[in-house]
Amino acid sequence: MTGSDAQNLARSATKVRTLADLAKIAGVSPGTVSRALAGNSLVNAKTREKIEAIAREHGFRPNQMASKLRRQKTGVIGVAIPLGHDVRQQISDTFFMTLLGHLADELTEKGYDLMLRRVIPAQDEDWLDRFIGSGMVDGVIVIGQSDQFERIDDVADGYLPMVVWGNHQEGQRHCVVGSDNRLGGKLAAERLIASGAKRLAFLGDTQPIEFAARYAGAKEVAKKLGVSIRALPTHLAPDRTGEEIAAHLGKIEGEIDGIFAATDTIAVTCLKELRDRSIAIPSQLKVVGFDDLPISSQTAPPLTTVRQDIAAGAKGLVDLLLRRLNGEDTESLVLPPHLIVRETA
Amino acid sequence: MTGSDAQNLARSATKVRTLADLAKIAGVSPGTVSRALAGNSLVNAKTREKIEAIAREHGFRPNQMASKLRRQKTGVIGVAIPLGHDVRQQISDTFFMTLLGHLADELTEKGYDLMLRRVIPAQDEDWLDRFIGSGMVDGVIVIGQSDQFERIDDVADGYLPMVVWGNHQEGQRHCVVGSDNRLGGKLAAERLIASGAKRLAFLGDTQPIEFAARYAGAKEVAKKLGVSIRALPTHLAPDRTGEEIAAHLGKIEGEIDGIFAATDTIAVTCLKELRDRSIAIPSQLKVVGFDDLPISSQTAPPLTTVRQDIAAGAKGLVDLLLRRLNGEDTESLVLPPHLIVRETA
DNA sequence: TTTACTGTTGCAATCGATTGCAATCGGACT
DNA sequence: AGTCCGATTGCAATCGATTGCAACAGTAAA
Repeated sequence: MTGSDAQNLARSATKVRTLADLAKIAGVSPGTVSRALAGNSLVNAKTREKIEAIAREHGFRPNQMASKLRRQKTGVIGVAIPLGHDVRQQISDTFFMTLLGHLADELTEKGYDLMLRRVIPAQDEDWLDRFIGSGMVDGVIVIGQSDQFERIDDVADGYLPMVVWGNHQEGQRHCVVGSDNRLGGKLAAERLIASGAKRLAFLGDTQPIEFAARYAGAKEVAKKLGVSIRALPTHLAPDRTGEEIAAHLGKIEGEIDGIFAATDTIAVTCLKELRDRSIAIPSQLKVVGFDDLPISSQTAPPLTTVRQDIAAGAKGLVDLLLRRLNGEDTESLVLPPHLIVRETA
Repeated sequence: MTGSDAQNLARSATKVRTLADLAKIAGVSPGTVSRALAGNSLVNAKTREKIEAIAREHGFRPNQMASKLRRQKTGVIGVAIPLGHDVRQQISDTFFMTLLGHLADELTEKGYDLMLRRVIPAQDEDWLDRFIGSGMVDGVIVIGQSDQFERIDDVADGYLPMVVWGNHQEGQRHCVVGSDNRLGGKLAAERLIASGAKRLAFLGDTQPIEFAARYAGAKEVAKKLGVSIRALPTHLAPDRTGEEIAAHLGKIEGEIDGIFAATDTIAVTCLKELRDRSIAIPSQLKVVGFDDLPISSQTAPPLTTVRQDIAAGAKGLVDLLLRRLNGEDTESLVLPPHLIVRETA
């Protein structure tokens, strides 16, 4: 590889770091180099080729920071994950992480980079303003409203390019993409009741508004159909969930015959606890989850659950954000959840 | 809230966007404002307070891009996830996503931001150089070597601040943090054999070097103990894994009595397929996984597996990277995996 | 030969914060 | 009163790419 060696030598000999360096070698002005590399301007084809060749040879890449400063845009979208209720929640929450993966795909495809920031609002009042005002991002996607609904709503008034994954409330001011949690809750309760359950329980934290909406939907159906329902507070921190569920089950065993879990993660843990207690599913107790994670089809027995379309959600978030970056004031997007019937209810 | 209103009015009336704007209001020079806000310089206490007050009142934040340009550092660490073998692999790979979560925590704690980029090397030869040369990041963490070992190794020669999650090879040039996959493979095989298995199979793709090392470790033990072992190629794409495993099982049912799955994700799917075929675990067939994901303790039966310490891995990655940012040429870090005995072997 | 025009290129200002160096001021000391 | 010192502050260059405008060359038309 003599050619390659020579090239490497040349590369290290004359270090080309700036447009100006390259311009000197090419015998043109920095401006011309800039235009040539940008490709879109009116540069002579031959000049452009020559400049491109030199750039390639020296492995030159224009400094992004200078470029971004000058052009007043970063090409970066900030993705914030506020950890409000359970600090350790989302670390292992497959749902959020999968959403993040899809977001990364969508943004990459549209030519944006993704800056990830996990924030703990309790320790940092100012997280959203800081993120937005940092000048590092052109727009922001917030994954999960957590307990920050008010703050997000306030910021939304003065900052257009922000889209939030979460629940849609009547009269809210920020643009949100998310499933119809209330409807999902209804679907779950309907299924449980249709399977014969008469004393329901909701397993999960009812503080976050997404979960509150799921519970509310289930309650509405239960009420209409004359069935009881109660909430059993359960956290999402992976090391606590198991014990909490066990405690609940110990206390109320026999008092309920249908469980609506706030997420599949909780449902899966619940299934295991029930298995350990040799409670037959679904004959003795019915279970419905929420999310339809990949694991959910592989539990024993396979989990009946309410599916959220994560890919569509990510696409929606990015799509709306890009439109907002163009100045459009978009409406929220509410996605319909779907009941996936398997064997637990 | 009249005070607040007045403040808002003032805020919108005189828009303070730059140091210079603020300097004019404060009646000092931009340089002084810069120093005052940076906090670390020799600015008169009273001046500083006044400047800080004005900044707070107007919600002023210095432009990061300008700052980064001038200081020649970004405070951003790039995290790249190359998708080499299965493009859709990591989207749902809990392990990588959890690692990412921990990385975000660690980096945040150290005052760095995290820029996430998912790359498909097959479509983008130049991904690593582009990321590094973009001028957007001070350093890079690569999650998974995928099939990019050579490329990463090449880049490592000329670029210090890079750390990679993956497998450590004899004589490699890039700094890596990862589990001792070979040892993990040994532990798994030993356990299977100790449980009575005599005809082993490795379930997974043997191309990625992490998996190859796991398989190699298992093979070594099998050979030493006079036990057979074969590889059953299985992809990680969630929608294909199931079928592939089913096909394998259909073909070789009865010919094997011990399965070492390359990851817990595969093991969980495998468990389900075995359940569907009413194969008794562990009496008829023993299974050992790799990773010890949260789900793994909740399968039926609970999965015996080899644990990787994700949190320690993330800490190691960040720690080594920061030292490299200080110019130190660090050694690789190999973490010992641990066998977690549950009920599948 | 002059005028007009088109296609390229160079010049220089600009984005906004940082920082080395020089200037200034008040006070202390001789 | 004159000199010196330390604490602050201002000045101006700098980071590197972008871009409006002017300048230029070359060609075609008059």
